[in-house]
Amino acid sequence: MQIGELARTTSTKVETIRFYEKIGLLPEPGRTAGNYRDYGAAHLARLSFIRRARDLGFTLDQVRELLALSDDRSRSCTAVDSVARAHLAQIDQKIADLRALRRELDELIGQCSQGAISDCRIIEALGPPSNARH
Amino acid sequence: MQIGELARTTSTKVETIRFYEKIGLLPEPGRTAGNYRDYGAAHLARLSFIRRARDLGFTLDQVRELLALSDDRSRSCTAVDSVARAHLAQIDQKIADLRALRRELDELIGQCSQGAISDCRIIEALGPPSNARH
DNA sequence: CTTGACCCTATAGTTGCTACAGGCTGCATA
DNA sequence: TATGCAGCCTGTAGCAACTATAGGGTCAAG
Ligand SMILES: [Zn+2]
Ligand SMILES: [Zn+2]
Ligand SMILES: [Zn+2]
Ligand SMILES: [Zn+2]
Repeated sequence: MQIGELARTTSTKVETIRFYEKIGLLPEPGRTAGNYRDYGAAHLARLSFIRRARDLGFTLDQVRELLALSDDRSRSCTAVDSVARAHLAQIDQKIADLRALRRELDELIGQCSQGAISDCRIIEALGPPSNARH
Repeated sequence: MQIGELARTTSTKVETIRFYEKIGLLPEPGRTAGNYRDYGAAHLARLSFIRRARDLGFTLDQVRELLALSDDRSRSCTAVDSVARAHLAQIDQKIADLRALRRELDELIGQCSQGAISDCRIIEALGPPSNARH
């Protein structure tokens, strides 16, 4: 299997696959006589793993960790669980942050009366803290 | 006012201020005899604006746009409003994406039985799509 | 024998900073 | 006066996680 087919199969760009190889996430495949990369089932499985984990928002470092753990079939999976839970906590934090931001912004937009810039509450609120906001 | 004081006043790192100057977001200030940057009230106001907009999650391009608009005091602020509303829509999209992700991940974690890696549902779910998920 | 799709390497760009390295300036203290 | 040290200067490289060129080589079909 050459890189283009692997790319199509995993919905990954060719450049991304080469990038994963360069950073040591995907093992180097063999080469054909014409120096083309030649992938097998193991590569497909590993890249699928990476893509799924990335889709779930794990960082490349977390993916690396999960891959290392998954290679150690006999160990307990508490470590896997804790990586996943840590990631969940990060997501919760991000959601909370975005919600707070959304509230702020929504409030600001609600005050804009669509008049002149000089009267715009949005612009005013962004300016220096001369008068208190909220 | 020299750069360190401006940095402290606006809770911005010195390097960030120089960075904003380099990308043309903050106008170049005058210099002292010793070649130190010398800021005034206008710079403070502009940097405050930038910081607030950034805190609200606007990109630097959006900030640039808002700054340009805010300089044109007589115009209608519908353009400002539309920048802000576009940003709000982006935030809503991000929140929705994160929530979907969170649901997926939570479901996955709930299935982990804390046994051996080889039985771990998290690892399994990350693997190639041999059997359907969901 | 040429076209065109595919592959190769290497390097630079993206966003929004942050962190050096190596060198001035300016003020207080011994 | 010397010297120390905080603060400033420029310029460049690094972070995540790719993406996009440039400038070539390979391979099968027509
Ligand atoms: Zn508010
Ligand atoms: Zn307005
Ligand atoms: Zn699910
Ligand atoms: Zn498990």
